[in-house]
Amino acid sequence: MDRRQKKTRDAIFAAFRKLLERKPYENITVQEIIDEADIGRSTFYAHFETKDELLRSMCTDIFHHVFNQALPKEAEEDYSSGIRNLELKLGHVLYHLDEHRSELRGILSGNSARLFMSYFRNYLADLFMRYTDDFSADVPKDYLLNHRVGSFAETVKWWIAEKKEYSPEELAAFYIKLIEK
Amino acid sequence: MDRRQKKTRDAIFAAFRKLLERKPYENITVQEIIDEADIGRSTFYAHFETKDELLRSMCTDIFHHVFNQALPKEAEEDYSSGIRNLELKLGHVLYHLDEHRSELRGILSGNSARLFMSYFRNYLADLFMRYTDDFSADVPKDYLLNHRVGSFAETVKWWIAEKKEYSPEELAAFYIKLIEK
DNA sequence: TACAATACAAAACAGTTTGTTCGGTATACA
DNA sequence: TGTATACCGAACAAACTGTTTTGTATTGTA
Repeated sequence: MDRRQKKTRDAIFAAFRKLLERKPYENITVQEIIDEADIGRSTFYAHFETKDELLRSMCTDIFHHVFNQALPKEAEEDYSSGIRNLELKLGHVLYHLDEHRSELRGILSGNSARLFMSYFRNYLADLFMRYTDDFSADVPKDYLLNHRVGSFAETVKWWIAEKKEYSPEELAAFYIKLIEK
Repeated sequence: MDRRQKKTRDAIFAAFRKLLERKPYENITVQEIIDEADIGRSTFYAHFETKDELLRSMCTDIFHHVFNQALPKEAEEDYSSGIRNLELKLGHVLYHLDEHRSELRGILSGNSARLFMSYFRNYLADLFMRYTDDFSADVPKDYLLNHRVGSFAETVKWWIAEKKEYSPEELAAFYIKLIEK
């Protein structure tokens, strides 16, 4: 990749992150990003078609980071003790999400949370599918999955917005306590 | 209220509802509402300062309807059997929400769900506070509340978006099953 | 019935923001 | 060194918002 490209791309991301610390996504204009990154207008649009695509890219980066670090390879997987294992994995995910706290505040406040959440829930759905072994017949499978994924995603949102700080392990434990019967 | 005012107000709401059946809130422009309602531009802005305020009004209407019909007066309240009573109330809420299905689809799809959800969760928080009697010390109270309210709100979103239709009672039962230990 | 208040229509307006285009300049890479 | 290409900056059209103004129609009331 051309050195110049990488430089401006980084500048855009940095500017975006900086702005996200101050205000929610939807209140940020492309022009502000351009000014903050100190690049030409046409340059921005050469890299990203829209502001949403920039957000998408940032989300992809974050998830790639979070879920690659947090989850073991398929091969070395241990499915044995379902829920206990799930708690562990969720802890890891939370641990890595915590590193993006400042950006996530801006992404998750305001109306724009949806894009992030929708990505996030896809990853989570995978995770929960693998570690859920108590599909009971009492409740439709897809509802159960939706409930767990949704409430965990909400848990994260609450955690990020919260001033009082719980550790990733604590939060995972809280969540599991409300899930297991 | 002036007969003319009521007429245009109704026209605006009707147009808004009609558009919401076809597309998500954020893709609807003020101009479209104006055209659909067949009123003058200035007339719209005489009634509502912004599109968001129109949405707010509609939400208020819906909630007033839903929670007034669905919930008994304070006086005749029966707090006795916590969770069983909660299930009943949630069933009622769902029953009345169902009557607004077509609008809710447009309100809950897309990025704009936040405004509705934030209102909704306020009402729900009240409800859950009253009927929750199993605050355990294992988990922070505000987290427990957030988890229950959040996951029920998500349940509703799922239910509204779903093609397969469950009855209000069924859905309430599903939800309670996942909540109670 | 006549009058005063006010709700409405229509059109023009300024202000934002977006996304595109284009000619010229600077930088990277081979 | 040279060629490709990434960048700059300015100008542009387009969409949408919210305001203002002027004139008309309708309402509730004296």
